[in-house]
Amino acid sequence: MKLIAIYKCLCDETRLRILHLLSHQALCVCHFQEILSAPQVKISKHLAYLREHALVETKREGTWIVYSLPVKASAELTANMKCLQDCCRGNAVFSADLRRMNRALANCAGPLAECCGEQPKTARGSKPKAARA
Amino acid sequence: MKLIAIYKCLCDETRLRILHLLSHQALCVCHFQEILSAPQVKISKHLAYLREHALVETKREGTWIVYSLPVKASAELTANMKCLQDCCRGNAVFSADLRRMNRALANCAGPLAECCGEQPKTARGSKPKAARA
DNA sequence: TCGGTATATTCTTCTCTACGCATATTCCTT
DNA sequence: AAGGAATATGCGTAGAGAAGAATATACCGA
Repeated sequence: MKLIAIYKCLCDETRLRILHLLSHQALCVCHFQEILSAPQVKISKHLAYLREHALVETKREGTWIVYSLPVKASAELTANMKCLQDCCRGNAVFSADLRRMNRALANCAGPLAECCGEQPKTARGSKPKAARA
Repeated sequence: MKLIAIYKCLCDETRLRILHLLSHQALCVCHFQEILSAPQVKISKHLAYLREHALVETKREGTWIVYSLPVKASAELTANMKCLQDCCRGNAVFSADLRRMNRALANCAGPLAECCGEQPKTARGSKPKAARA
């Protein structure tokens, strides 16, 4: 039952926040660590859980690994991500996450690092210098 | 975080099917047992879990206890129940549950027992003989 | 008051999950 | 080739959750 896998992934706060972020923007692991202020192991393990349940896809970009929702997401996942966004609108925790995300992406595009060379759907800094295959 | 409680309740198959049924119709415990073909303990424990997480309300009707979604459901719960209904439409398991529910309610209104004296939103048998306070 | 029906709770066992520490892997740069 | 950065994995522990058996509780009717 696909639905149960989806709900299992959504029922932990860390994963819920990760999925909420991913419903807005593909991100790499270091961003999750920064946005959620969580240790690397914790983030990595929850991302593994999401991978095992096929709720996310990965793309290697040099040293970084960019996580995103599946390109061909099931109808159930799409519906639930939409529902999640609706539920999160106006919520303090999730709004703060989005703010931190935008800040992180802005910094990321700066002189220090540029991992998530995707085209973000939200505000973005400048100078996406390089995008290795 | 209210959302997490909701997802925790949804991430088990038994509870998922119970909540899906409740999104259509208030039901008493014996109906869940019959529709899901599950032993009494199992149903009762999962209902207790739903109660503890405030996803359901109960009303005593004589010997029976009728379960329903909260009258004043949170926006999150309402949204997720809507989403669940959308996701379940056309699914074999959930559709069969609904069919069994209607059959159970029809029998229930018959000469044998009449526990769920609510006004069902779906098809219904006849003769809702009594509704004790 | 007693028996019966509907439902809940307790206890035990087992599995799954979360977390942190330490370590491994992969890739890049020099 | 070597070091460093980003990310993943293995191990151990502790707690949550699921299931069934047995038992308890609450209500009803006679």
